[in-house]
Amino acid sequence: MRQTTNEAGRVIEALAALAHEHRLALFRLLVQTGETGMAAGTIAERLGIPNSSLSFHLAHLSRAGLIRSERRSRSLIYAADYGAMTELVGYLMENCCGAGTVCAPAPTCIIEEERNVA
Amino acid sequence: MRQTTNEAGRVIEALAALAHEHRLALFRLLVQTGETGMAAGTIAERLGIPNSSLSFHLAHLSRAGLIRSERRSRSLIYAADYGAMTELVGYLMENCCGAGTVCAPAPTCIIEEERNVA
DNA sequence: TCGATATTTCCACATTTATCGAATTGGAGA
DNA sequence: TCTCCAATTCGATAAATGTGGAAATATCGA
Repeated sequence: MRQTTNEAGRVIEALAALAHEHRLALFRLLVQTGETGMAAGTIAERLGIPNSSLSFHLAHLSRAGLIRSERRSRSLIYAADYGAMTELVGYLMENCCGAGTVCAPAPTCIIEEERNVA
Repeated sequence: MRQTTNEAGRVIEALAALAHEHRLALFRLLVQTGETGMAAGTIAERLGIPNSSLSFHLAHLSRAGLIRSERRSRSLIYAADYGAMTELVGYLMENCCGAGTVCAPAPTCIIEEERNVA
């Protein structure tokens, strides 16, 4: 059962969001940072881009569903959404090789917490 | 040992190439078609877009290294480059979850021919 | 060589996207 | 409430991207 909102459309949003120098670096930084996440200010410092520019890119990735944010006091902490990343990859590889079947399993990124909980 | 040409740059090219309605549909069509590939004219018909537009998008995906073409008589046959797709996915998921290690293997799309040969 | 077919290139135009300083919003502590 | 601080929104400008008809290029069969 598919979502009402066009899946291809959501995938395109995600790809477009990632197809940019700063946003790709930003997303990978968050992917590698893990669940702890990172404050917007810290990210701006790390990537060396002005706050207003970073904010634009954070909003872009958020809109695409690739990252989530949570307020911690005066800071906004951003973290990668691993589920969205997995979905994206799965969509690209769906039914590949012309066999009518998935010839390689869509990869998942299982974080420590989830491993322990499950 | 990394390539001389910036890996992030190549990944951005690939993502930008995929981040478009027609090109994503086109790439998936080729991914699902397999090694046999498909002629440009057939693709244009399938996707219902003008030849000149399709040609533009084919060139875009080619430049990004996501598809390859081969001339067969008067037709140009296009096919997905599964290796490029695998690389792209691997880059996105590299060192995810903050553990400093790959927490899920980068998926590969192994085609029939290669399976038999190897 | 001539015509038919397959595809690409050219071109002009419209649309979208990125940049970043300045102004603004929202939360925290005195 | 006043002031600081973190982050976002605004706004004007510059740059990149998508579109598709018309013209050009390449291959084949007669």
